Amino acid sequence: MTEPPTPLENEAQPFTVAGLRMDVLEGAFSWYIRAIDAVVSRDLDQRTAHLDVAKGKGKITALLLVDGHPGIRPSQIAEVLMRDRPATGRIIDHLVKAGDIRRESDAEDQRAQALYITDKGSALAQEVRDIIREQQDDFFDFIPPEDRDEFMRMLQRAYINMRNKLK
Amino acid sequence: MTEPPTPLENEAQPFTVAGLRMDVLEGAFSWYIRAIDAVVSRDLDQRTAHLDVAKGKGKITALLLVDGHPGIRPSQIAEVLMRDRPATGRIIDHLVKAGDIRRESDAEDQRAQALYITDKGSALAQEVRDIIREQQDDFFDFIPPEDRDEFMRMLQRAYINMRNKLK
DNA sequence: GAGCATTGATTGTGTTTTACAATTATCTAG
DNA sequence: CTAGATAATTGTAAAACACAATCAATGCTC
Repeated sequence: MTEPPTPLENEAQPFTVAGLRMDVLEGAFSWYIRAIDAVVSRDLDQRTAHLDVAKGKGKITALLLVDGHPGIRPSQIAEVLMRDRPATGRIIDHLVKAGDIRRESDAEDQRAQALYITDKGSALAQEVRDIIREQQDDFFDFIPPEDRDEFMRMLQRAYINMRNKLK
Repeated sequence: MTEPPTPLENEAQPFTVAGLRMDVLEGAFSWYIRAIDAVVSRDLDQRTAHLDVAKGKGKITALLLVDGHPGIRPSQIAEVLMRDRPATGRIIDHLVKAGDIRRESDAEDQRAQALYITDKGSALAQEVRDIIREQQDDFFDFIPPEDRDEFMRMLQRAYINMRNKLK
């Protein structure tokens, strides 16, 4: 009647983190989202450490938006990022200084800026796409291919519902 | 042949954010995780704004851990939080100053601290549990009850796999 | 039991993020 | 042509986060 060396299957095995029960957090979607976010973001920071888009959560999105939507305005980017305009403006500053995008004045509205990708930024965007795909492969390989669509749909629904709830 | 006023069902309707295509990010788990995290975290900050645990991602977890595990050490909390010890130490400072937990010296290891909840902290923990549950109800009501377990299992698996990948 | 690496925690520092207020310039409605 | 709304910037302050350095206690090894 000796104890087995490793725990058996999940036979009434409670969920623990580092051996500790997590109270209500065990059943809280938000807690997993936050924890996974921390890991993914840190990992992404490392993978992009040598690039202009390193650190923070807005630069990559801003760059790809400008690449995909020539003439886009900062305020549109701010809406996607769910940030205020000052925060978005500083992200754009950063990319402009790095030479990845450039500002022009919008022809139809003199107040607004129209943003365009540069050659350097275009190359960077391609690098970023590869990194995103690499991370996806490395981190989510544990999801069987047939379950990926399901997980993705759930995340998309969660995202859409939350955006709607905001305003 | 007039345009319909509202978009029809999702008949080949591509995924957009604020009307903009999102490039590779549309298929990136990490992007949804990050975006959802931003919404959930901001919302949680608002709900807890009047409490000692407001702002930041570590205080709630730390408080509940101390409540559920009397005598727990800061380093154990740090491992759950995936933060370094300085960061964890400051979170504990904050809760100690607010009178929610107290430090004692661990009997078995004079270097280590043993943390205990106070009456004030215990009441706070109960408030926090209610808030977590409220947020869960408000934000994830769009998931049909029969799908919740599935989503939760996926998130848990993602979390466990990522933790394992870290070390 | 003396030395030495390890572990637990704190302090200090610098970089970023993030939000809020105030300002300037442009556009649009009445 | 004036009032109010919109686009963006600048300034500022609070907070998060990571890294290095330090100090103390433990435990292992010879």
